[in-house]
Amino acid sequence: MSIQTRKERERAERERLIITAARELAESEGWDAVTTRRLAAEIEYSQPVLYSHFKGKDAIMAAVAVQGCAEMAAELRTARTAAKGARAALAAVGEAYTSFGRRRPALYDAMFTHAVDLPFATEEAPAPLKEAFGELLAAVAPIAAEGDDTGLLTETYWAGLHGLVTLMRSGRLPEGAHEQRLALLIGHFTATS
Amino acid sequence: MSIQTRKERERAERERLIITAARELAESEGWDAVTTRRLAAEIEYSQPVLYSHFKGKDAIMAAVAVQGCAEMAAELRTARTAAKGARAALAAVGEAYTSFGRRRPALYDAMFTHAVDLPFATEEAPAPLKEAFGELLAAVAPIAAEGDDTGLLTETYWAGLHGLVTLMRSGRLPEGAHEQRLALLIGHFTATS
DNA sequence: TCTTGTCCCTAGCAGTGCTAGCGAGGAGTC
DNA sequence: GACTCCTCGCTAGCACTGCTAGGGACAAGA
Repeated sequence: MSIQTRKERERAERERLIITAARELAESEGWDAVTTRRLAAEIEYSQPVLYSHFKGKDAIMAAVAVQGCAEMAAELRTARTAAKGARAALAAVGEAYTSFGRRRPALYDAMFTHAVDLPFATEEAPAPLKEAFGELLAAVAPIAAEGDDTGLLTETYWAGLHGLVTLMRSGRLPEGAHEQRLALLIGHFTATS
Repeated sequence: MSIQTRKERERAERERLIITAARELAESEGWDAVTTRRLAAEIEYSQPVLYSHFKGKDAIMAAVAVQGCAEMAAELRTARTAAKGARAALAAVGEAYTSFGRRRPALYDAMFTHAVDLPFATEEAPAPLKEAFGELLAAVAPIAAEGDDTGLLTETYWAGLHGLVTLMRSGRLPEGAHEQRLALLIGHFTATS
């Protein structure tokens, strides 16, 4: 019994190790550098071990993405609760969101551009995903107009932020004017339509 | 002299063939199916021939992207000029943009999500890119408020549309409510802040 | 002590993008 | 028309990818 639990504990520990290694490698050298061989070397096990923990590379990325969502949720919450007033909160969350996307591109990609086999807009989405969206929702809800569907409004705001981050990060929008674009987006969302 | 021009003509023809094959393959089976081997077989030449025309696979994708931009520009123009009034034009362009992204996912990805070395926000961007952006600009400019930077406003609107398309296409936003989200986005952009 | 079973590693598969170097055949020269 | 040269596309192969089959060591239980 005790041996069994020790083994399970060690196994869980190793799984955490894999996720951490994948994440650090991705953050320092990009996802292209995260190969199964490299990852295996990093955790000091052979490649097949990875597949005893995860279905494949995508599943590892998904696990990293979930971690990333938890962190983003925390950052969004901090920004939101520190702000005074509904408009300020919306702006702070927008700022925090885009800042996260720029500071942690690898994490952001895993969360919102790459991995796909995570259930997103459904009931059985992982808790951290719902948390992060919940933070956005909590910031958007107060500025919603009468009769607005706050869920849809949040999704739309999210899309705006996501578009800014991805287009900028891929070099399609110049970085310099980011603050102004963000201000425009927020301004139009706090205006009553 | 004549021989030379014939050769150049044939070469240009073959280059067009490559781009077309890449595009059709991508549109029917996705970019993952577009391998250099597959592409070479499609044009009935060997792989190295591809590299005498393009620097690499990315360059082929970039060429497809430029084609896609030209088509999108045309569709946006049609939508914009057919609409009566500034608000209607903005809505029509937004509709046309997202519709394009959903109807031609492979083309859209080449243009706006895949990392390409195309110069985007600079003077020497390929003409079709500037055309497509120009169409957005022409739709946004009439609804800009006093003192707004229409360029930045257009970029922000573009980001909103892009976010909607990508998040929806990757399964992160449910498809069903797309029209409502689009309406929300447009509504907030046509409102004076 | 011997058997059983778990777990991990070595080796390999079928692909990928890309490139070196050869050989055929057309172009230019006498 | 014959000869040289040189262009051009091919075959073959490199270094890499994600992933998997199979054996072999080591620990657990009888």
